[in-house]
Amino acid sequence: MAVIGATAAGKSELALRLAEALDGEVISADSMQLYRGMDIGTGKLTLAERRGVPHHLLDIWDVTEPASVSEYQRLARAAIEDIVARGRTPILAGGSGLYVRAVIDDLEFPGTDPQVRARLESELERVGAASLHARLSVVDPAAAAAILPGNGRRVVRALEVVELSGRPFSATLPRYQAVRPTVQLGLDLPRALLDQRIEARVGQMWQAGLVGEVRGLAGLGLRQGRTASRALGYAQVLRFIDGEYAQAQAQAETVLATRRFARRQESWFRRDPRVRWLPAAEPVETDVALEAIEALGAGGAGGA
RNA sequence: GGCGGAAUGGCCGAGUGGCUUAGGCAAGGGCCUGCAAAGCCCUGUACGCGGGUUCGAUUCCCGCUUCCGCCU
Repeated sequence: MAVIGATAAGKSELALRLAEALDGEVISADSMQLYRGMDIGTGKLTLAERRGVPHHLLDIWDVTEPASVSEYQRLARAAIEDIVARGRTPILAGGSGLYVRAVIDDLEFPGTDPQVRARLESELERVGAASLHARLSVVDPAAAAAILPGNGRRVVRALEVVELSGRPFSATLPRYQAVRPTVQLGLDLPRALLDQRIEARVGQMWQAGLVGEVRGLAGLGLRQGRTASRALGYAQVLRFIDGEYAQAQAQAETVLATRRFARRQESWFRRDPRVRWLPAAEPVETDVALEAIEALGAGGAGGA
């Protein structure tokens, strides 16, 4: 089963309770909690807070490493195999939509090549997205039609895949086809409440020592990290450290960016018809979640 | 009390006698196959109130209200 939803909605806690009720273990589906040392700002549960429940896929990358869904997919699936083999229940929990789908759905990521990628990226820099998009429409019209001309990043990836594989890039996600039957529980909160929680959370993170954490990570190369340096909160604290932002501004920017992120998360998860949404203004009761799982499991998916 | 300035959509902010009546932020919606806490797209007729001038006023004139300066 999977526990999904926007940031600050209460996923970690529900996953923990389900794990306790079902003799389970948690696999994180959070692209930033994968980074070692990014703790406070990602809302990572401390060891004590995990209450003895094993958590997988936390702290596996250094902040200097770029993230990779493909690698995450491999590791997460391996962790699930392992958990199942030991007779326990895997519980996926996280808010990175693509990562969740990479685990539970039939997604295959065509390869990548650093040279090709670098070349295309420098080209993007020089000629702009529109021009690369025009080229894509020649070599792969279908992909070009599916990718908006302004989206340089996706255009580059499409060109890369075409060049490496000699085949068209499937620029649209496949239909929802689970590799392994999974019950997805979505935490549903009223917007206003979520916004409020996000704001409170950012304040708490600063109080808990986020600035110190970022300073430490900066010493380990956070600024050079392609993915990690852009994480919510971290990017803004770096600017605060550099004197570019006052504290109040850094916090306000973080709150804003996090709210925007939460909306994107909702829009991603909302369109997956398989998600069972649970009202989560109050923490979801464990038995409510278990009932939902049973109903869905018995109904169609055939068990988690 | 006098003089001057301002009043524009949730906020900031340009502008114009009629001809898509900026822009930014926020908000809402959407997209997404190897950086995804990223990247990208779409959506806004608002001109303080009352008169007047005019074929036509957010734009010009008069008064009122409020705000901001300065002066007594």
